Amino acid sequence: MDKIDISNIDKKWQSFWSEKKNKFKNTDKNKKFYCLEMFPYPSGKIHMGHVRNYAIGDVVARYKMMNGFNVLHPMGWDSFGLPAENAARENNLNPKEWTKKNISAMKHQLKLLGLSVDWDREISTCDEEYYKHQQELFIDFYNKGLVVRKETYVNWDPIEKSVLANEQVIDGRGWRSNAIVERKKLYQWFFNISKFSEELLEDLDTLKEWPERVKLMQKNWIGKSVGCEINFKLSGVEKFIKVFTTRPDTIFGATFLAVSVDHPICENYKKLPKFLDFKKKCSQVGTTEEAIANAEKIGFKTDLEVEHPFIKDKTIPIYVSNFILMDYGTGAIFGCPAHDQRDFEFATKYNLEIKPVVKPKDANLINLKNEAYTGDGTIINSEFLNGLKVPDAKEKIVKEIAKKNIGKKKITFRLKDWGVSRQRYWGCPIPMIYLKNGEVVPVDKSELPVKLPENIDVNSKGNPLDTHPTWKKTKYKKTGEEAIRETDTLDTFVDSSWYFIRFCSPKNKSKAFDEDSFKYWMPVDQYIGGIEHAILHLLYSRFFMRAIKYCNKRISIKEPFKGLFTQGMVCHETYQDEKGKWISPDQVENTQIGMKSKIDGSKIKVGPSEAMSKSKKNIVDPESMIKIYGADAVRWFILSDSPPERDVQWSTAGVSASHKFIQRIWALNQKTLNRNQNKNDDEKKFSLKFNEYVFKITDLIEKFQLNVAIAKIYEITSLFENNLEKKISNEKFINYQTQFLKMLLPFAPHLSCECLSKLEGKNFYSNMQWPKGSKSLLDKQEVTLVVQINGKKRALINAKKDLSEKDVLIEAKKIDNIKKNLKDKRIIKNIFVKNKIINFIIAK
RNA sequence: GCCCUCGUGGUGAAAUGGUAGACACAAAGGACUUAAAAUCCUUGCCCGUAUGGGAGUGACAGUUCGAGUCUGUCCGAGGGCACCA
Repeated sequence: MDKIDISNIDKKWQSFWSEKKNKFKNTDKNKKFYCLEMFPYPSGKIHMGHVRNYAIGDVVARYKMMNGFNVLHPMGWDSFGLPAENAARENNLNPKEWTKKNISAMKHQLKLLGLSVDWDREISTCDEEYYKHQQELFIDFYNKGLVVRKETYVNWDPIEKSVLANEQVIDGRGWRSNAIVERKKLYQWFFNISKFSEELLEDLDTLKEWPERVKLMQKNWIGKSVGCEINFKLSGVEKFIKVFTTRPDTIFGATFLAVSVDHPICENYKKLPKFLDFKKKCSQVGTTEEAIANAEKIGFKTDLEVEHPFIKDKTIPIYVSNFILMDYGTGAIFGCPAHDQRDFEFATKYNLEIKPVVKPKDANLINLKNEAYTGDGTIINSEFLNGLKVPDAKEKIVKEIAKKNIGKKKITFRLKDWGVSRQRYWGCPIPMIYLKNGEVVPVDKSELPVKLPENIDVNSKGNPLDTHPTWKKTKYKKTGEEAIRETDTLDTFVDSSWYFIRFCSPKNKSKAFDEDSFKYWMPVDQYIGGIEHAILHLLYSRFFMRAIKYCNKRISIKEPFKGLFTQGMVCHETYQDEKGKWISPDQVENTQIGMKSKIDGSKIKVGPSEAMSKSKKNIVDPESMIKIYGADAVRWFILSDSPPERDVQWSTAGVSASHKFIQRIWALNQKTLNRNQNKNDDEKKFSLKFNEYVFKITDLIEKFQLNVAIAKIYEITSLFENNLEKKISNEKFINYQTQFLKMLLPFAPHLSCECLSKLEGKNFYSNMQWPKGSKSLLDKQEVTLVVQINGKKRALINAKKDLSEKDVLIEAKKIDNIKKNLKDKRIIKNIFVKNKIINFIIAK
């Protein structure tokens, strides 16, 4: 028997599909399906995470094609970003050349997977043709007021004189200079995403095909909180400080006020050395939420006090503190240490009064020695609020505050405007210019794109666009006066916030997208990508869709992604030598006495399985795996071993087993062609079973349970193997096998098509149609009923479907083991569930 | 710190509240072979030759005729936190 020649068959079908452009005969223009996987960053080599992402997407795309849909399945490159600049610095390469080279290498590798991707629609975000339209969109947004300029903080490296990304800050220091990173204020461009806060939150409910946990993460990210603004009057003067709180019910427990270092009242102290010291300390904490939350809470006591609005003659001190953020709420809070953990820690540190105002149901629980009490309860020590429950007290105090005219109910969102300015070279230039009179205006659209200069000095300190000798000098088209270009580039998240729209009309030169193509293809029916994008990328894309709708009356869609699937990561065991150096899997072999180094035979320590990463060297290269085992085996393994939404562990044994299975199908196909049978006595039983599998696999693919679908394919293979000798005519057998191979096709397309063409006696095969099961055959299927006594399994009954309780009882009582167990026992009742169980409840 | 997810054999896992461990990996034993590879078969907690019985899904409670699945508390692992993409 011949073995399958994997590499020839891979090549043969890949070139066949590329000529046919993956269009199958039965597509219906009225049924569209837009299947999209998150496009890759062109790092130069595909990794197993890509293989998994695109293997899942390809199953969906091919399955939909086979069901008659007109499928859009494009691919492109998220090709701006920091790594190109780093590579440029390290290897003295031009970022553009580096990126181009990487794209062509990765495209070659992706093609080896045999994906049903339409390469005619390929786009790359660093192409002028792409970012030109992005600049247009930016200007459209600007003209509609969706772009604003304001000050915000960045991580500043004082030695490199440049802004650092969070990942470039390690333990509070710059990754290259090792300088202590400072928080520095810069003017930056923002997208006014917070304008849509309410909408972005509410519309989550319309996303029925999104995972609940992603929606929950977005909900928390947007962070709507209902609270109250209160003006506290400064002692002695007619000035007020506005605070925001979600716990106005605890106002009688307020013992201090805390404001952000950036609060306007701090202006008073900007010359005071003690305050400047304090401010410097604050600025050395990173800009991430995590860093701020974990930083030790410190405070600066001002000489100011406010009057308590409800307690006569009580004054409250004002502190400046690092745990208050200027861009959330009003940048000021009242501290109620008894009922807020952060306030508690602060008060303990500075010896401030801790006054309980909420009594828990179980009064013994109150213990304010170690932590605040943040739970529910009854209000105490609070005059007119005493005795009320927390929610009722909130309502009452808000009314009182409004009555006194010192504040009002207020809804605040955690979601901040999206800062899109980056002080970097390898990104889309922001199409704005600065005039001499201080005005900032957009570049005239006729002058787009604002191109990146190619001759840059990547090793210069600071932003290469800013230090470039001529690039930023320009003229304002309207007046001809000299002007200076914006030297910041756009966050690369902007590039990926609309690429899915560009795919609808990727070649359109005059505008970002053609409205008719947009209307036909959008929204994306199935979007597939990593869970790590659950918040930002998806939220930004949702914002972009709304912003585009806001600017273009012909667009009515708000949500870009109808269905979302988030896949897990690809993991591998980690290996270390005796010195603790990380060792890559291909330098390790498994011997009878444990893991050994292939190079010097030394002992290797096996660590836990973790997401594949360069730093731990636990990477397996897809291309070499494809070379050894073939594209189908690699795709098959990565889909078979775990549910797609969970992490999967790569194993060489696993992919080699997948390869064996490919051989097994190939062998079965040859046995089928060589068998000789024309009787049909055994066909009925076989067809009943097979028919059941058609329904099961269809359902499992629809539900994304691809690993289970694959388990069923293993079972079907055994079913065919076990029936080779049975009395089923060749014609029938080949007919079933054709249907079977079509169900295999989305998972292992090269193998499936090769087997199909062999069954037909042709060289190629392209008439694809997903098999349709028969509902009436399904009803003839036998079922297994469980016989229980007091909920414990005691026997099984094989029976026709839909047997009545009476008949099942008769059958059950015939079984020896049941007779034995029911002897001399009193049956209290039976529980019967059709086609499932009969449970005898007996007296003990 | 805040938020989210996940805990089932040696391993990856399966199971509309109804047979726990399908399917696969690894292991052990066997068949075929001069031998190996390949392939195929069997086994897999405890008691029992076996029919059978018992324990068992991170821990402890609860709801139910019946809980891996639902509820609560706890323990453990992983992920996200706005300039990585």
